Amino acid sequence: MQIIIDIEDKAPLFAQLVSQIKSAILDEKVMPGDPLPSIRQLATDLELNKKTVAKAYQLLERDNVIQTKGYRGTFVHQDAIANSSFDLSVWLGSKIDQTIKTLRSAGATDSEIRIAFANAMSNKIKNNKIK
Amino acid sequence: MQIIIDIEDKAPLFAQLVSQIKSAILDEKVMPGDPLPSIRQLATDLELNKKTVAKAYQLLERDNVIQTKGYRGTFVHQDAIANSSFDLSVWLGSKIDQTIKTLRSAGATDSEIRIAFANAMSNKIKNNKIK
DNA sequence: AGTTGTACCCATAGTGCAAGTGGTACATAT
DNA sequence: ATATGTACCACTTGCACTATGGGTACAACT
Repeated sequence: MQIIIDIEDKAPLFAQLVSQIKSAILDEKVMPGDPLPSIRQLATDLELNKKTVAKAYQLLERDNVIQTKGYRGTFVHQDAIANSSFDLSVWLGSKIDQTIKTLRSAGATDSEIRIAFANAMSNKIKNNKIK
Repeated sequence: MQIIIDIEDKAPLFAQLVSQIKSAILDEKVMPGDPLPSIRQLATDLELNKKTVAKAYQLLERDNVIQTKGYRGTFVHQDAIANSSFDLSVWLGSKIDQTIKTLRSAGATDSEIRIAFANAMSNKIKNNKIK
């Protein structure tokens, strides 16, 4: 698996990592069950901070593209191929687009929408407290 | 109509103006059809920038609380009393809260939601272009 | 001439957040 | 000992947005 990171790229480093690993899986350059380099290893090889690599790995694991097994290392998930073609951000985008469109046609200013959004996001403390 | 602006207040100046004018209407200190001071006049009296006052007036007009008639001045809207008690931002808040909650339970990170939101907001150019 | 709302220009201060870097530390295993 | 993923802490850089200000200008009307 060949991974190339472009620091000049406008895309965040962790995002480049995510998409390249997904690509490698879709191109069958790595197969489900295959081991992936450790976070520290990859960070050293690509000259990245290990937290940047860890962030990419966490996103990939959340999407069931990879599977971390603690001290035993990280492996390509069994359903990696299917899950690599699904992009949560696309779904997110359309969902949000739809909501924004509704609010705007209700007469809301972009500025107002932004403020209401910021409020909603910081209210997570209140919502989580219910648990 | 007595308007007092508190620069020390954490609330934005234009927001203070909006709520105070609404209050004056709800308290029937000004009646529908009554003229309001001009933007420049009010800005001078309250020692505010005329753009700040204009912003407040624009919001009030959008909500049908006041009515601007160009060179003829600004007046209290006929339905001002009813419209003064409706706050769009509350409606906005619940609408957005609902959407955020959905996205979060779909597994989206707050960070991802923010980015998707920022994208959706800046895509307005594309959407308006369709017109 | 003077006034109305409005629409531009540019500028400032403050806030909030993303992204990345650095270091240290931990439990769990080989 | 050495390696794994993970979890903290603090920090810098850069960007985007809000709120506010100062100025100039316009068409339409009195």
